[in-house]
Amino acid sequence: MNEQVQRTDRLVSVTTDEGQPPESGLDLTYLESTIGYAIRRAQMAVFQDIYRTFAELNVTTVQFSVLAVVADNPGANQADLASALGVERPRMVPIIDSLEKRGLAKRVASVKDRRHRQIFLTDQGRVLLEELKRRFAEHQQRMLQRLGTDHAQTMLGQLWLLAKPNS
Amino acid sequence: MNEQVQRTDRLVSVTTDEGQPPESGLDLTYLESTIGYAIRRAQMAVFQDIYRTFAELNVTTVQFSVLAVVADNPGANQADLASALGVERPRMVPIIDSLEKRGLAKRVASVKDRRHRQIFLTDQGRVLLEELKRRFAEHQQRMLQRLGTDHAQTMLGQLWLLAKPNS
DNA sequence: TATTGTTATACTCTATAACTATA
DNA sequence: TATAGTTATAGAGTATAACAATA
Repeated sequence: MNEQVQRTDRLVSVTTDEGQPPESGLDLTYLESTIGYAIRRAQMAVFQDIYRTFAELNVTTVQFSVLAVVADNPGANQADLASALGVERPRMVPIIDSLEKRGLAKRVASVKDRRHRQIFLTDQGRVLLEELKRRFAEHQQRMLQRLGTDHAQTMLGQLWLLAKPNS
Repeated sequence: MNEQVQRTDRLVSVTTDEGQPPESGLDLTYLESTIGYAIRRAQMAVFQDIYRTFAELNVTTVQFSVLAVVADNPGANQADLASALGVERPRMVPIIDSLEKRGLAKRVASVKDRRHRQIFLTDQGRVLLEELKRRFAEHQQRMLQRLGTDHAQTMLGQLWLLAKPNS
């Protein structure tokens, strides 16, 4: 069942053995050779680590992202945040709602353009963000260790090449 | 608003400029330096390309994965497929249902263990899979071109290092 | 007692359309 | 007319629990 068979339909040739596919009784050689399956499994693993990292603080990845971006861009509006984070505008509403309800962020009606609601962190939000960033840095270190610190930098560049090919 | 400011809180130092983050009026330097955000944006881009690739054939990524794995593992049961693909067992039910309804795959009650339903491709399923694989190969070529063909192989290994650190 | 397939449930996410208030 | 925030809705995906059949 696990015998090595010469495959001719792999999308790339795999010659190194750094990086193992998931354990399973099934022959997954085809899927394992695809960027799409590999990146999905990698994201699942990375996000699982983040969720464990933030579990006690009851913060999701997207909530963390909003806090971090607003900290560097105080007064950003919801549409800009949505496009920055790659979520649809309607989804920002419950996300900001939850942060506001917890006293971590606040909406302020813009005086320059009264259609805009500007988002700011509260003092409490800033305090929590510092703790989240501290923990996130530990998470990131774990990810870099998986990659080997010398390869980590190129990995980030390659991910952005996939995400943003025309630039 | 877009002036370059020296940041001290980046999780990794970014010295190269291969690979651009998404356009936005906001300062995203912190998020852009995280593996988590980069891998999420990369997966979004990769899957978007796959969906465009399969659009006319009305096939989702998970349906394609099931067809591909069953082709190499005829008679696999739903639990094995679920764990191989990283989805929960209950989700396999509607996935297999849809493939069965389209006449692409079929469930066969196992005689060795009557709890198992073994999954097989139909002739029609095999024919469609060949077309899907042909199109998928083109998609993968586009992804490899984004990476530069020399880096593509290491990328795959690195993704598996993230996905499966202990192996 | 444990496992497979299944059903059920609830919650999150995604994708759209449309409404309101503003511009 | 166009845009920001919002509401509504429908469809996927995710996560659990539980049940029937079987081991």
